[in-house]
Amino acid sequence: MPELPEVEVVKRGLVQLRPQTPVLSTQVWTDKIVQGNLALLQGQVLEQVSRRAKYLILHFEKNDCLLHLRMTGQVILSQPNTHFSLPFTYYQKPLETPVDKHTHLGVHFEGLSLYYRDMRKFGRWEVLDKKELENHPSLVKLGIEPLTEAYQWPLFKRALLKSRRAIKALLLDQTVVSGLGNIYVDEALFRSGLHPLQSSATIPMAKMKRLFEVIPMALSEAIEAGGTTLKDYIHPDGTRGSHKENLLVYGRKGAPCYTCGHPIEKRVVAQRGTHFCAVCQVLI
DNA sequence: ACCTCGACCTGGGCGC
DNA sequence: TGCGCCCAGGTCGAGG
Repeated sequence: MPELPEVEVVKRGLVQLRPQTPVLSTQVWTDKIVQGNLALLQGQVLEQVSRRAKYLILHFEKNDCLLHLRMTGQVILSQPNTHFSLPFTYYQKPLETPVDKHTHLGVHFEGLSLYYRDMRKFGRWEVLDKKELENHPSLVKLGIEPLTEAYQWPLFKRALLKSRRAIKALLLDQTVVSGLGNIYVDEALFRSGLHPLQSSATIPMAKMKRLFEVIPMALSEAIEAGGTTLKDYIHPDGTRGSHKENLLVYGRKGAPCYTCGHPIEKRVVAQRGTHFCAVCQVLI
Protein backbone atom coordinates (compact mmCIF):
# COMPACT_ATOMS: atom_id res chain seq x y z
CA MET A 1 0.00 0.00 0.00
CA PRO A 2 2.01 3.02 0.96
CA GLU A 3 5.17 2.35 -1.03
CA LEU A 4 7.77 4.89 -2.11
CA PRO A 5 5.43 6.93 -4.38
CA GLU A 6 2.66 7.18 -1.81
CA VAL A 7 5.05 8.25 0.95
CA GLU A 8 6.58 10.79 -1.41
CA VAL A 9 3.16 12.29 -2.16
CA VAL A 10 2.41 12.51 1.57
CA LYS A 11 5.76 14.21 2.07
CA ARG A 12 5.00 16.77 -0.62
CA GLY A 13 1.60 17.44 0.93
CA LEU A 14 3.20 18.09 4.30
CA VAL A 15 5.93 20.30 2.85
CA GLN A 16 3.30 22.39 1.12
CA LEU A 17 1.07 22.81 4.17
CA ARG A 18 3.80 22.82 6.77
CA PRO A 19 2.87 24.96 9.76
CA GLN A 20 5.48 27.63 10.50
CA THR A 21 4.66 27.91 14.20
CA PRO A 22 5.86 25.82 17.18
CA VAL A 23 3.96 22.78 18.37
CA LEU A 24 1.39 23.84 20.98
CA SER A 25 0.55 20.38 22.28
CA THR A 26 0.50 16.71 21.41
CA GLN A 27 -1.95 13.91 22.08
CA VAL A 28 -1.45 10.16 22.07
CA TRP A 29 -4.47 7.87 22.13
CA THR A 30 -2.70 4.62 21.25
CA ASP A 31 0.56 4.17 23.11
CA LYS A 32 1.94 1.33 21.02
CA ILE A 33 2.09 3.50 17.89
CA VAL A 34 4.63 5.85 19.46
CA GLN A 35 8.15 4.98 20.57
CA GLY A 36 9.71 7.75 22.59
CA ASN A 37 8.05 10.82 24.01
CA LEU A 38 5.87 12.75 21.58
CA ALA A 39 5.45 15.55 24.13
CA LEU A 40 9.11 16.48 23.53
CA LEU A 41 7.94 18.16 20.33
CA GLN A 42 6.10 20.83 22.28
CA GLY A 43 7.56 24.27 21.54
CA GLN A 44 9.50 23.06 18.50
CA VAL A 45 9.03 24.22 14.92
CA LEU A 46 8.68 21.61 12.17
CA GLU A 47 11.64 22.67 10.07
CA GLN A 48 11.61 20.12 7.29
CA VAL A 49 9.89 16.98 6.05
CA SER A 50 11.86 14.34 4.18
CA ARG A 51 11.59 10.75 3.02
CA ARG A 52 13.88 7.72 2.87
CA ALA A 53 12.41 4.80 0.92
CA LYS A 54 9.05 4.20 2.65
CA TYR A 55 10.02 6.16 5.77
CA LEU A 56 8.76 9.67 6.38
CA ILE A 57 10.88 11.96 8.55
CA LEU A 58 9.60 15.03 10.36
CA HIS A 59 12.53 17.24 11.30
CA PHE A 60 11.85 19.41 14.33
CA GLU A 61 14.37 21.74 15.94
CA LYS A 62 15.69 19.32 18.54
CA ASN A 63 14.04 16.02 17.63
CA ASP A 64 13.19 14.03 14.55
CA CYS A 65 10.17 11.78 14.05
CA LEU A 66 10.70 8.66 11.99
CA LEU A 67 7.38 7.39 10.64
CA HIS A 68 6.38 4.27 8.80
CA LEU A 69 2.82 4.02 7.56
CA ARG A 70 3.07 0.26 6.97
CA MET A 71 -0.25 -0.73 5.42
CA THR A 72 -3.03 1.59 6.45
CA GLY A 73 -1.35 4.62 7.99
CA GLN A 74 -2.70 8.05 7.11
CA VAL A 75 -1.24 11.46 7.92
CA ILE A 76 -3.93 14.11 7.73
CA LEU A 77 -4.10 17.82 8.42
CA SER A 78 -7.07 19.70 9.72
CA GLN A 79 -7.88 23.23 10.85
CA PRO A 80 -9.54 22.99 14.28
CA ASN A 81 -12.11 25.73 13.76
CA THR A 82 -13.07 24.77 10.24
CA HIS A 83 -15.58 22.11 9.30
CA PHE A 84 -13.67 18.91 8.73
CA SER A 85 -14.65 16.48 6.03
CA LEU A 86 -12.70 13.79 4.26
CA PRO A 87 -14.84 12.61 1.38
CA PHE A 88 -12.82 9.41 1.09
CA THR A 89 -11.02 7.50 3.78
CA TYR A 90 -10.57 3.80 4.37
CA TYR A 91 -13.01 1.86 2.28
CA GLN A 92 -14.29 5.12 0.86
CA LYS A 93 -16.46 5.99 3.81
CA PRO A 94 -16.73 9.70 4.47
CA LEU A 95 -15.18 10.95 7.69
CA GLU A 96 -16.58 14.06 9.35
CA THR A 97 -14.12 14.33 12.20
CA PRO A 98 -10.34 13.86 12.16
CA VAL A 99 -10.50 11.97 15.44
CA ASP A 100 -12.28 8.65 15.46
CA LYS A 101 -11.43 5.18 16.73
CA HIS A 102 -8.63 4.87 14.15
CA THR A 103 -6.89 8.12 15.12
CA HIS A 104 -3.88 7.38 17.31
CA LEU A 105 -2.08 10.66 17.80
CA GLY A 106 -2.28 14.36 17.14
CA VAL A 107 0.28 17.18 16.89
CA HIS A 108 -1.31 20.58 17.32
CA PHE A 109 0.03 23.81 15.86
CA GLU A 110 -1.58 27.22 15.87
CA GLY A 111 -4.53 26.90 13.53
CA LEU A 112 -3.53 23.47 12.22
CA SER A 113 -3.46 19.94 13.55
CA LEU A 114 -1.67 16.93 12.18
CA TYR A 115 -3.28 13.56 12.93
CA TYR A 116 -2.14 10.01 12.42
CA ARG A 117 -4.83 7.46 11.61
CA ASP A 118 -4.18 3.77 11.08
CA MET A 119 -6.92 1.21 10.88
CA ARG A 120 -4.64 -1.72 11.53
CA LYS A 121 -2.21 -0.03 13.92
CA PHE A 122 0.84 -1.44 12.12
CA GLY A 123 2.45 1.97 11.61
CA ARG A 124 5.05 3.44 13.97
CA TRP A 125 6.22 6.88 15.05
CA GLU A 126 9.63 7.08 16.63
CA VAL A 127 10.64 10.27 18.41
CA LEU A 128 14.41 10.53 18.17
CA ASP A 129 17.23 12.83 19.20
CA LYS A 130 18.82 14.51 16.18
CA LYS A 131 21.93 12.36 16.37
CA GLU A 132 19.93 9.12 16.51
CA LEU A 133 18.46 9.54 13.06
CA GLU A 134 21.57 9.26 10.91
CA ASN A 135 22.59 5.87 12.26
CA HIS A 136 19.11 4.54 12.84
CA PRO A 137 19.13 0.77 12.26
CA SER A 138 16.03 0.95 10.05
CA LEU A 139 17.69 3.47 7.75
CA VAL A 140 21.28 2.22 7.61
CA LYS A 141 20.30 -1.16 6.27
CA LEU A 142 18.24 0.21 3.39
CA GLY A 143 19.48 -0.80 -0.06
CA ILE A 144 19.92 1.49 -3.04
CA GLU A 145 16.95 3.76 -3.42
CA PRO A 146 15.40 4.51 -6.82
CA LEU A 147 15.03 8.20 -7.74
CA THR A 148 18.22 9.04 -5.83
CA GLU A 149 21.84 9.35 -6.92
CA ALA A 150 22.61 6.08 -5.16
CA TYR A 151 20.55 4.23 -7.74
CA GLN A 152 23.20 3.30 -10.28
CA TRP A 153 23.39 0.50 -12.79
CA PRO A 154 26.70 -1.04 -11.59
CA LEU A 155 25.36 -1.30 -8.03
CA PHE A 156 22.02 -2.66 -9.17
CA LYS A 157 23.67 -5.23 -11.42
CA ARG A 158 26.05 -6.33 -8.69
CA ALA A 159 23.20 -6.82 -6.21
CA LEU A 160 21.14 -8.86 -8.66
CA LEU A 161 24.05 -11.03 -9.78
CA LYS A 162 24.83 -11.85 -6.15
CA SER A 163 21.59 -13.71 -5.52
CA ARG A 164 19.77 -16.68 -6.91
CA ARG A 165 16.53 -15.78 -5.15
CA ALA A 166 13.33 -15.22 -7.08
CA ILE A 167 13.46 -11.68 -8.47
CA LYS A 168 10.13 -10.84 -6.85
CA ALA A 169 11.46 -11.75 -3.40
CA LEU A 170 14.70 -9.87 -4.04
CA LEU A 171 12.95 -6.66 -5.08
CA LEU A 172 10.69 -6.80 -2.02
CA ASP A 173 13.79 -7.01 0.18
CA GLN A 174 14.40 -3.46 1.40
CA THR A 175 18.07 -4.16 2.04
CA VAL A 176 18.69 -4.72 -1.68
CA VAL A 177 16.56 -2.08 -3.39
CA SER A 178 14.52 0.12 -1.08
CA GLY A 179 11.09 1.67 -1.56
CA LEU A 180 9.39 -1.01 -3.62
CA GLY A 181 6.40 -2.95 -2.30
CA ASN A 182 4.07 -5.51 -3.74
CA ILE A 183 2.36 -3.25 -6.28
CA TYR A 184 5.39 -1.66 -7.91
CA VAL A 185 7.42 -4.86 -7.97
CA ASP A 186 4.67 -6.50 -10.03
CA GLU A 187 4.46 -3.45 -12.28
CA ALA A 188 8.23 -3.30 -12.84
CA LEU A 189 8.50 -7.02 -13.57
CA PHE A 190 5.72 -6.78 -16.15
CA ARG A 191 7.36 -3.80 -17.82
CA SER A 192 10.63 -5.65 -18.09
CA GLY A 193 9.07 -8.94 -19.24
CA LEU A 194 10.44 -10.88 -16.28
CA HIS A 195 8.70 -13.76 -14.54
CA PRO A 196 8.39 -13.15 -10.78
CA LEU A 197 10.06 -16.50 -10.07
CA GLN A 198 13.04 -15.84 -12.32
CA SER A 199 16.24 -16.40 -10.39
CA SER A 200 17.90 -13.02 -10.02
CA ALA A 201 21.43 -13.94 -11.10
CA THR A 202 20.17 -15.73 -14.23
CA ILE A 203 18.40 -12.72 -15.71
CA PRO A 204 19.77 -11.90 -19.17
CA MET A 205 21.74 -8.67 -19.09
CA ALA A 206 19.44 -6.79 -21.47
CA LYS A 207 16.40 -7.60 -19.32
CA MET A 208 18.25 -6.72 -16.14
CA LYS A 209 19.11 -3.34 -17.63
CA ARG A 210 15.50 -2.90 -18.64
CA LEU A 211 14.38 -3.73 -15.09
CA PHE A 212 16.85 -1.18 -13.74
CA GLU A 213 15.30 1.43 -16.04
CA VAL A 214 11.61 0.67 -15.55
CA ILE A 215 11.70 0.74 -11.74
CA PRO A 216 12.18 4.53 -11.50
CA MET A 217 9.78 4.98 -14.41
CA ALA A 218 7.02 3.04 -12.67
CA LEU A 219 7.63 4.94 -9.43
CA SER A 220 7.75 8.44 -10.90
CA GLU A 221 4.63 7.85 -12.97
CA ALA A 222 2.86 6.82 -9.77
CA ILE A 223 4.05 9.96 -8.00
CA GLU A 224 2.75 12.07 -10.90
CA ALA A 225 -0.67 10.51 -10.45
CA GLY A 226 -0.66 11.15 -6.70
CA GLY A 227 0.05 7.55 -5.77
CA THR A 228 -2.08 4.43 -5.85
CA THR A 229 -5.17 4.42 -3.68
CA LEU A 230 -6.52 0.91 -3.35
CA LYS A 231 -8.56 1.39 -0.21
CA ASP A 232 -6.92 3.34 2.57
CA TYR A 233 -4.20 5.54 1.17
CA ILE A 234 -5.00 9.27 1.08
CA HIS A 235 -3.09 12.52 0.84
CA PRO A 236 -2.77 14.79 3.90
CA ASP A 237 -5.66 16.87 2.52
CA GLY A 238 -7.87 13.80 2.19
CA THR A 239 -7.77 13.40 -1.57
CA ARG A 240 -6.97 10.11 -3.23
CA GLY A 241 -4.24 9.03 -5.58
CA SER A 242 -5.41 8.12 -9.05
CA HIS A 243 -2.68 5.74 -10.17
CA LYS A 244 -4.79 2.60 -9.63
CA GLU A 245 -6.38 3.07 -13.03
CA ASN A 246 -2.93 3.20 -14.67
CA LEU A 247 -1.66 -0.08 -13.19
CA LEU A 248 -0.75 -2.63 -15.84
CA VAL A 249 -1.00 -5.87 -13.85
CA TYR A 250 -1.59 -5.32 -10.13
CA GLY A 251 -5.24 -5.90 -9.27
CA ARG A 252 -6.04 -7.02 -12.84
CA LYS A 253 -6.43 -10.77 -12.24
CA GLY A 254 -8.35 -12.28 -15.17
CA ALA A 255 -8.35 -9.05 -17.17
CA PRO A 256 -6.60 -9.07 -20.57
CA CYS A 257 -2.91 -8.21 -20.70
CA TYR A 258 -2.49 -4.81 -22.35
CA THR A 259 0.26 -6.25 -24.54
CA CYS A 260 -1.02 -9.64 -25.66
CA GLY A 261 -4.58 -10.02 -24.39
CA HIS A 262 -3.87 -13.12 -22.32
CA PRO A 263 -5.65 -13.01 -18.92
CA ILE A 264 -3.47 -11.70 -16.09
CA GLU A 265 -2.66 -14.41 -13.57
CA LYS A 266 -2.48 -14.12 -9.81
CA ARG A 267 -0.29 -16.49 -7.80
CA VAL A 268 1.43 -16.41 -4.47
CA VAL A 269 5.14 -15.67 -4.83
CA ALA A 270 7.30 -14.69 -1.87
CA GLN A 271 4.17 -14.87 0.31
CA ARG A 272 2.53 -12.09 -1.71
CA GLY A 273 -0.32 -11.98 -4.17
CA THR A 274 1.58 -11.67 -7.43
CA HIS A 275 0.12 -10.48 -10.72
CA PHE A 276 1.75 -11.23 -14.06
CA CYS A 277 1.16 -12.19 -17.67
CA ALA A 278 2.23 -15.78 -18.25
CA VAL A 279 2.78 -15.05 -21.95
CA CYS A 280 4.79 -11.82 -21.70
CA GLN A 281 6.69 -12.86 -18.59
CA VAL A 282 8.23 -16.27 -19.12
CA LEU A 283 10.92 -18.02 -17.13
CA ILE A 284 14.22 -18.11 -18.97
C1' DA B 1 22.07 -17.79 2.64
C1' DC B 2 17.50 -18.46 1.92
C1' DC B 3 12.95 -20.00 2.77
C1' DT B 4 8.55 -20.27 5.31
C1' DC B 5 5.60 -19.13 8.78
C1' DG B 6 3.51 -16.47 12.46
C1' DA B 7 2.81 -12.17 14.62
C1' DC B 8 1.03 -7.63 14.48
C1' DC B 9 -4.32 -5.69 13.28
C1' DT B 10 -8.96 -4.55 11.20
C1' DG B 11 -12.68 -4.69 7.98
C1' DG B 12 -14.57 -6.41 3.64
C1' DG B 13 -16.32 -10.20 1.29
C1' DC B 14 -17.48 -14.75 0.98
C1' DG B 15 -20.19 -19.19 2.01
C1' DC B 16 -23.66 -21.14 4.67
C1' DT C 1 -29.05 -11.08 9.83
C1' DG C 2 -24.94 -13.14 11.36
C1' DC C 3 -21.30 -16.24 12.20
C1' DG C 4 -16.84 -18.11 10.89
C1' DC C 5 -13.38 -17.97 7.72
C1' DC C 6 -10.00 -16.05 4.55
C1' DC C 7 -7.63 -12.17 2.45
C1' DA C 8 -5.16 -7.73 2.07
C1' DG C 9 0.56 -6.66 2.73
C1' DG C 10 5.22 -4.10 5.38
C1' DT C 11 8.42 -5.70 8.53
C1' DC C 12 10.47 -8.47 12.02
C1' DG C 13 11.86 -12.55 14.35
C1' DA C 14 11.91 -17.60 14.90
C1' DG C 15 13.00 -21.97 13.15
C1' DG C 16 14.30 -25.23 9.38
